[in-house]
Amino acid sequence: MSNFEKKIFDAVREAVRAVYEIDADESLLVVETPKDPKLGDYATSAAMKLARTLRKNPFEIAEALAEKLRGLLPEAESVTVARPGFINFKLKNTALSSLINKIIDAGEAYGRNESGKGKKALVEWVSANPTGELHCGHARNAAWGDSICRLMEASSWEVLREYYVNDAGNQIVMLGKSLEARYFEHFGRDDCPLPENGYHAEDVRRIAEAIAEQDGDRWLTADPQERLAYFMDFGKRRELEKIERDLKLYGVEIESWMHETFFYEDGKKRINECLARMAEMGLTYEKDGALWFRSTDYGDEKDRVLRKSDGTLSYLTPDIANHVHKVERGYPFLVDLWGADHHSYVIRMQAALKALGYPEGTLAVDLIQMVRMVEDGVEVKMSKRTGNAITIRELCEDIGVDAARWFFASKDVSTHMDLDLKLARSKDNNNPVYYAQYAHSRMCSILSNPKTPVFRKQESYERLTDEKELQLLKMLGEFPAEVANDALLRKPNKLADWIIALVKVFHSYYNSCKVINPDDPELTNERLGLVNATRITLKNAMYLIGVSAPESM
RNA sequence: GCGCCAAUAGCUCAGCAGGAUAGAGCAGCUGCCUUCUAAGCAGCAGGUCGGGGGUUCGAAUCCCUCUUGGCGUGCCA
Repeated sequence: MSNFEKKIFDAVREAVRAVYEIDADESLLVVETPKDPKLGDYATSAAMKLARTLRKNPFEIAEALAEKLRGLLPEAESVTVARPGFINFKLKNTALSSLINKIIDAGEAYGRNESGKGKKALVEWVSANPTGELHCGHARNAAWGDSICRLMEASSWEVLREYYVNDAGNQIVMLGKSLEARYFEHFGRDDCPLPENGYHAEDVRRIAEAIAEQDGDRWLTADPQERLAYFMDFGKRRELEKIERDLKLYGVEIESWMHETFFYEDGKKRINECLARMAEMGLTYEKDGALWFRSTDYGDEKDRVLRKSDGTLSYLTPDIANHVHKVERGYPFLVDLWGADHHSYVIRMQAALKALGYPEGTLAVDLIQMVRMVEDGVEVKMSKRTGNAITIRELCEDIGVDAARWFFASKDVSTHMDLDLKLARSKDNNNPVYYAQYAHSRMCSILSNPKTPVFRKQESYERLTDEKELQLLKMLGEFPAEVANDALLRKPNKLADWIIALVKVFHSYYNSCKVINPDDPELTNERLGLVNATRITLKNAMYLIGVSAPESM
């Protein structure tokens, strides 16, 4: 809630108390922005919500409250009532213009808010298997997760960005075996064929060649077990280096890489502690030679295997230890971003944490729905160039990092998405990200124009009376609340929409009002203040989406 | 079969802690560059919010049901 919203909220509560002598429930006193700005700057539907309990006509309630509110809100230019029972508020200009100095003083910090102060969260995302390139689905995950982290950090959360490396399962064994096959092939040997489910991709061949280059042919005759272990490790490291590099290019920095094999260290110490704890709590049982978790008691549709009858652990078990470990490291709130194909896994993991006694809501999982690549209305499964899935790197080269990040951050991940490659590829105004970037560079262009006088801060900016100027100021004032809300909901796409709405007003303003006016230096100075404040706000907002704000285009 | 996610303008998508006339970008049509960047602005056109019930002052939004699509339904990871 912005300052004004809070003031209005309090005033409405006070008015209800004064007129009807009741303390209204907070949920009834909603302060919102009217759809049509002509109606007012803010509105409340409180009168309609009270209609039921008061057994009165909403319009009459609204009129009675409005009468009282006029006295309670000196900042309001007007308080009016509209059918069927909305109360609309219009603010005085001076109430808004004091923002300009506040924004300029705050600079990069403008938008920061304290809604998450004192809270700590560990966000785990991307977490692709280190067995190949990151593809477009990961790009959606990566962009979304990074924006969520940025939003939460701007809202004073202490966030740890973590990547969980699945390096203890069959996939890595398969990577090692595939590397062996390519390694043998490199030396002209055909007695070590690629396994049936092996990785055919070109990058696996390149890694095998790197081993050959570094170590020569000595692995041909080495102990097979030692060789496989070495190849697995080598392959994993190489793949992770590539992933880290690609993410960096994409503007995503991982702070913590948590390896699944970490939980197997020290004789599976952490896993065994976890299992012992679960056994002690009566959460497990043996059946058919396997160890099971009674997850059905916690809402799962069936019990889950923790230790298979062959003695090895299922994927779930070290991951439970992983999540427990996160909490033990001091993060009471965990966020995971998983592909939607893992949705059944959500209940399983939440059940485990619940069973172990962690409070409900400890783990939030945001599922990322599929991305389909489309060209000319036909799904494109493979890259024409490589024959493999389209990688994040290709995507960035194709449409640019800014366009890709904007594209993924601006669409809710709960919806299946079609990415039209032809459209995305065209580097023209098809992409809304350019609309926002163009606005920023226009602002920079005004501020750096040789004809532009030096801006001086003033006490107040009372000559900013144009409708568009007031609209801009109002939006700028809402920015910190917008950030807080989007962080809370973990929905960067809302911020993307807000950015578009903001720059739309600016572009319109740019066309209708000239900022630099040599005949009126006072007005020019006030408008420069507004442009400055708008530029700062826009740049900060774009940063949260992971998009650059160019000074010229 | 069961479970999860979805269906909104020609296309891609917002809106879904119930609220005012359902929005944006792109595509289409009309205008606007001797004046701070036309990657822009102003305007026009475009919708049975998948179908059908229900809840209430009010439903794209909540509930039920049907249809269509995607995903899942392993002692895979």
